[in-house]
Amino acid sequence: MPAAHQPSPVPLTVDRVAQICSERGVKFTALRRIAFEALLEFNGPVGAYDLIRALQRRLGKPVGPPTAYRALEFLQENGFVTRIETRNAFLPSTHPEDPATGAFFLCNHCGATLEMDLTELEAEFASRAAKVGFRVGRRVVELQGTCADCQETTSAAEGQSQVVKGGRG
Amino acid sequence: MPAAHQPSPVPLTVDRVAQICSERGVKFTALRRIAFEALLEFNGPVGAYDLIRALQRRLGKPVGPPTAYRALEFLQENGFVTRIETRNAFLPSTHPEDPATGAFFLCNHCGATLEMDLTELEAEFASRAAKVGFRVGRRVVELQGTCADCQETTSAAEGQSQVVKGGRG
DNA sequence: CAAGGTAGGTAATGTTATTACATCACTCAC
DNA sequence: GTGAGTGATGTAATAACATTACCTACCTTG
Repeated sequence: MPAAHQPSPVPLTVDRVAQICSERGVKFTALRRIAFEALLEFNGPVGAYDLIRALQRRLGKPVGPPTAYRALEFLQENGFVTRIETRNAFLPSTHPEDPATGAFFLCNHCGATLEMDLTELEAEFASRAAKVGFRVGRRVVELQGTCADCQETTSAAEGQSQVVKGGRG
Repeated sequence: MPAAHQPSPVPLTVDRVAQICSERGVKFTALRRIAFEALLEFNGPVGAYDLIRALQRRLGKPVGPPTAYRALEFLQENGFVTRIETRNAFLPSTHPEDPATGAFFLCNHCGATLEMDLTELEAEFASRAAKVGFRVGRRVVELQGTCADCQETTSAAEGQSQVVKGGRG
């Protein structure tokens, strides 16, 4: 599911990922590198099966789902890729240091993703969590709607309802 | 996928839903009512296929996925049910008036869901959205971690990583 | 080199969601 | 009251997403 992607901060490069892996003592294998490269070439969130097809093209041989999911798992664990829950898709990260800190605007029209920094909201989340004794790990914040470009283009009467018709949107 | 559910505010009743539907001029059909009742009886987020089985029991006949998904779509559109994205599951709502306003703490251990009010964060979201010209519709805020009960019970060394192992968690 | 561990290959299957089309039921104009 | 139109539901098939189980290859390290 390729889609327009409007990168917010600086994108992560393959070299930077290789460097971080080396620093962390984890293995940036050929497959993982190719998977990450493939993700970068899509401009936007990538479905697992789109990635599988991309890997097949690059490797010239069949690639099973577990192979792709394992690469994705590695990339997520290390903060190089973020899963976009409301799209069942994966997006290269911009800040491998603090993987749980991002939030996303997702355009229902063009598929654009726009990341924002959540650090200012952390305190609010933390205080609410503290009130109920909850210990927070992963944070998923995805705001769906209409991006600036699509508001100009369309009559813009859509994208505001809770359910966007078509399912998980 | 039944799971412990820790209700925050007052739960929505079938009668209240019926009343709201009548006010809105939408049809609370037998199927929709039964689906909502079934959702209420699970104590926590319900998978679509669990709902299908529940409907089959109640109706004494086969129920196909589209039937259940259509009922869920109606209930979501009207704010009676919220989809928990990171669980692929559905939860009866507590505030049909403002469906996009909730956020959830989700316990990775016992499956408990704890809703919190997001209104104080709205301003922050809105100001960020305004900066980039984004018009926000549905908001998905799901914070995963460990609830108070499970912190007491377990060694509590888990649930903090970005990827919870097992997939979409 | 053998033992143990990590990564990847493969087949099968499980789970979640949608498409396409048929049928049914209600309502409203006539 | 009848028939056209509309919205709701039934049904079969399939698409899309994800995991399990098991096996093989490789690499490290004693």
